Order: sequence, then C-alpha cells, then structure tokens
Amino acid sequence: MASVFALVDCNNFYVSCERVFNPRLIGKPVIVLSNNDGCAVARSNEAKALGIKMAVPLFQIEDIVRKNRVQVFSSNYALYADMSNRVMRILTQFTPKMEVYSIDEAFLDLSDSGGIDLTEYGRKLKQRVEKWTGIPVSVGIAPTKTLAKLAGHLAKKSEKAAGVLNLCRSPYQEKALASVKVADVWGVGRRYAKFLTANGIDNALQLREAEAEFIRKKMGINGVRLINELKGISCYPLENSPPSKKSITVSRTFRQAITAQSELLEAVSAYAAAGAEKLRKDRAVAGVLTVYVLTNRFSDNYYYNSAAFNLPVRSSDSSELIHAARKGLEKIYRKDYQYKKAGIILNDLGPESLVQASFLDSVDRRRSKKLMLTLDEINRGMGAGTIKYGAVGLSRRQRWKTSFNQRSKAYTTRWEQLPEVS
DNA sequence: TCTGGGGTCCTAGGACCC
DNA sequence: TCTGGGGTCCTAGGACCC
Repeated sequence: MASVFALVDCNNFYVSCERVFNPRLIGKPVIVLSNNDGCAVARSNEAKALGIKMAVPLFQIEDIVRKNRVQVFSSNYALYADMSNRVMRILTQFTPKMEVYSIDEAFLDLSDSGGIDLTEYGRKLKQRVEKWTGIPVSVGIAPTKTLAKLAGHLAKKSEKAAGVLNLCRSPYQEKALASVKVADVWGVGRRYAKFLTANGIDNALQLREAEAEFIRKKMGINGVRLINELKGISCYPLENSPPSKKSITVSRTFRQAITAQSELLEAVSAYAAAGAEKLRKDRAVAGVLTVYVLTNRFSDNYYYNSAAFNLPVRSSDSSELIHAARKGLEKIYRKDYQYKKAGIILNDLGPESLVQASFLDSVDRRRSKKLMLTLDEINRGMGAGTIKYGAVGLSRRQRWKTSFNQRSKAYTTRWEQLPEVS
C-alpha cells in the first residue's frame, strides 16, 4: 500500500493570528517580532515583497518599516498557542492519524483513505480551517513527508494550485522538483545548500538523482534518507504520539546587559522556576540541571560558560532547581563581563511516577509535592506569576526582563495570562 | 545603541576495557 | 621506523527544524 502524507501549513502564522483579531491589517505589510522586539520572525506576503528577510533584526530594516508603514507587533505567544490549538482540533476531525509537527504545521497520514480524490479532500480541509478559525493554510500532498513539504511549498507560490497541491502520481512531479531550489528542501540548511550548489546540485530533482555515497559522506545517514524520500520511498513515518522530551530549556536574552552577579542570580532563578513548572506540567522530573551565561555574541571579548549540577534525586521541585541553578551560576560567574543572555537546561528526564525513595534524600518528597501542587493551582487560577519565589526578585524594572512594547491584546484568554517567562 | 527561543539527531574522537 | 584489534560509552560540536 503506497503511503500518502498531507502537510497542512498555516501561512505566515503569527501575522495571520494578529489579522484574525484586527482585520484592518489585511492587505498591509505586517511583521511580528521575537523577544525584546529584536528580529522579524513572521512576515505577511506584503512584508516579504518589501524584501524583509526571515529573522532580520528590526534595527536593520527601520527605513523600510517607516517608508512603507509596515505594521509591527511584539510576539503574543498566548494568542498564537490558542489559535494553534483551534486549528489542530479541526484537523483531528478529518483524521486521528495526525502529527502536530510545530505550532503552525501538522502532518496527516492519508494512506488508507481509499480511492478518494486527495486534491478535493485537501481543498475541503483548507476551506474548513479558514472558515472556522480565520487562519489561511496551504496543503501539500505526496507519498513522503519530504515531498509533502515540497508540495506545500509550491502550493503557497503557485496561483494555479490555489493553496493545495497533490504530487501523488503526478506527471508533473519531476517538473515540480526541478523548480524547487535545493536550499528550500526540508533537511537542507545553509551549510548543506552551500556544499550542494558548489557541487552542481541546484534543485530538488538534481538532489534526487545525486549519488547516494557522495551525499552520505557529507550529510550522513540523513542525506541518504533525504534522497530516498525525494524518490518517493518513505523513511519518516507519522509520529502519532510524539516521544516524551529529552531536555527542557528556558533561556532569555536580556533587555539590557547585566554585570552584577545578584541580577544574574535573579534571572537564572526565574528560569529554573519556569523549568520546574514545565516539568510538572509534563509530569516529569530532571536529574541534571545545566546553567549557562554568555555575553554579546556579536562583540569581541566574548565569554560563554556553563556548569552542570547533578541532583541527588530526580526532581521537579522549584526551590531545589533554583538552588542548583544558583550554585552553578556562582561557579561560572566572572566579574566585569557584560552579560546578555542566560539559561538553564534540564536533562536526564524521567517520569515523575518513577522517583525512587532514598535514605540519603534530604527533601521531604511528599511535602514538596503538595506545595508544588498548591503553587501551580494558584498560578493557574489567578494568573501566571501570582506566587513567585523570593529568589526571582521583586523589583518592577528588572533589567533582565524581556520587553514586548508592541504587543496586541490577549484576545482569547480570560486573564492577562502572559507570564514574564513562559 | 539595537541581533529570539526551544528542540532533535548524528558523528567524530577520546577514555576505557578486554 | 616499528609500536594489536576491537568493542562500548560518553561528550562536544555541528547540522538541522520551526
């Protein structure tokens, strides 16, 4: 039985979310920025047409923004997550065999859908999502995930496709592949694109026909899989229930550079507390906490360092993780540097249910668990950040805090549920 | 002056063992 | 100059994704 995948991809997702609640933005150039209003991470088609590239810093495009009255928004993650859930819920009505691939993309497995007209099916799906959520989507249909991504890419660009392209048994498949630059193939990043074009491989068709051993030497086993996927041999099955996470990271770039250890301690305490919250949400515990700091990566005198802290017993207790982060920071802190970013990484994750009781354990696990449950309940009910740890600090104008100066309203949530660290 | 955040996988090389 | 041959495990770094 030949496999069939559909990729459903929300167009310019963050921008589209803003437009749903602010229709006067339709037809105008719009961008959405990363944290601290740093880079453009989503652009409307009009903004792309002005030459605004993905992830370009705002300060480099100020002229374009001013001259063309580009509408600029800070990220509003609470809104985007909510809209994403709405889209995904609609897709599950079509088939339960769905993989949520990212906040704005999902794969559907349509292998056993009988003799239906797949293009027609894709159109129906597109129409329903747009009608019910206001978010425009593109649909690519093909025998492998890589080809489905490629079809989706073309569906967006082609007038004729009108947002839906089916490459299964298509007589145009070779032509389609030839029209896609190798850099736009899923799995080919900047480095590989440079290598491939330097070797005369400029488009997806040429990559498909390339010699596997040559590709393997440079790109490893994934390069070989990539070629097979382009040939229509499926190497990446649908991940129906994604495996549990192997790590959790919480990191932020600071609004302003920091030199004082006391301020860094507040920042990493906040990140550790946020990491602990994520763990509890996943019903998981971590065995290792790594804390890291760095200075401006674009300047000389760059400093980066990290320290790992092994917890005696795997844990998701906020105060324990905060303690580990602070210990780690004290090891790597050096005076007189202008710190721009810090973060914590939680590793060696396991299910909360498997925590072993230990005689050496200095923490009363039952008491800790009860306290964490209460804390999470209050913050869920009354808004994130209602209860915080003292280590995070109390001042309103902390220099490490992320800023969002052009954020839209919380249209879809009851409270102003926009945590400082989320 | 101003440059995001959160993940995964693979590979090479070193440590260590028999 | 010659100076075993494997295996396994771990880690750092590099590449990719959105």
